[in-house]
Amino acid sequence: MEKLYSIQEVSRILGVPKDTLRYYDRIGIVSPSREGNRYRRYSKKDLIDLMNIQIMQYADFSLAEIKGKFGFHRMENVDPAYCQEVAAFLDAKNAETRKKIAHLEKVSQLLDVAAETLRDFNHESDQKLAEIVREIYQCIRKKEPGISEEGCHGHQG
Amino acid sequence: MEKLYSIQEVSRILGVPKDTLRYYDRIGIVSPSREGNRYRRYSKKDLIDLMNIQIMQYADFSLAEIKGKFGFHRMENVDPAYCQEVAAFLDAKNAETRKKIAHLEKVSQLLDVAAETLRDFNHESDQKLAEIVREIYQCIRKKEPGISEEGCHGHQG
DNA sequence: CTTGACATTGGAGGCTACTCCAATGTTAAT
DNA sequence: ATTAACATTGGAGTAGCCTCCAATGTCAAG
Repeated sequence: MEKLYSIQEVSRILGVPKDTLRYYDRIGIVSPSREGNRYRRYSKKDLIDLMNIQIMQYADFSLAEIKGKFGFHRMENVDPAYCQEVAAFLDAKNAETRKKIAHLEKVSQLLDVAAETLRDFNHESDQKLAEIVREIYQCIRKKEPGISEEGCHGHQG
Repeated sequence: MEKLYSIQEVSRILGVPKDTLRYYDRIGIVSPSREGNRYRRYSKKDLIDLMNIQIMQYADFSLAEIKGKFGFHRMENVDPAYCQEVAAFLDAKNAETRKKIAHLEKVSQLLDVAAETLRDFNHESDQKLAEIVREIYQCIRKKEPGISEEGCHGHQG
């Protein structure tokens, strides 16, 4: 536990605003020790925790998930049951991620065709656009039958 | 402009909560006519606007973008210059979307390897994980050199 | 004429992850 | 002792998109 870092140092090293670090402390996500019971002193372990948080945020975990699911500190406890649990959790996240990707692929397709249609209008791209829109619209509400036949492609934007 | 729909009907038909429809009216995104100057009466055109909004939300447009960029109503004005402008806007959105997809692909990869490593620890997957994490970490901050060599893979979660 | 189901409004609250502020305390240097 | 540069705190504000509420108005049926 050699060197301890001030909040300012941590902020500069990791590129995380000081206010954010204080916020993390407040909500109990990374709570460094205190010196003279006032100033925060971050250990290397705290830094590593913070880096892990950055990674997990990149991976779309919420702070609640980060706080709730992971005991960074006692990961030396490589309890196999816990590992399985976390692995399952990651799998679920991954499934979610794959869904998002599929969603965005459709969006990209839509934007593509919409731009094409706007740029040079013709029956072909108009048709294609209408089809994509219809498909997406169905996908939007797998419930409530409703009007569906009327409109569905006011496809101008 | 035959049949007009009550807010309740629209809500049921499109699966949009009544409060949300009132909210859209408030912020001027879809403002139906009024009967006796009180009750909202939605026309078919309003419904089509609302469906377009659903599509655009699916495509990750904010309400501000929806409100700002698109004159659904007067799209009969197929002003070529405006079409070009909108097409360019859609292209930009698409570029953004592609970036998000690339991001999520990396996330998926990360989750995959992390789960694998947790499930059955070995040097190979551990190595792979460390590598991915490092790559992502660099990608997170293209600024601030900092600590980078220490840790970077507390790769347990 | 009352009841019930609908409608209206303005305004407050909720969620997430910060971000900013003012008032105040501490440390190190001059 | 004063000053600058740091630190602390609680609390308020932000953005986006709703969501809920209470007080009140309207309409059709019995």
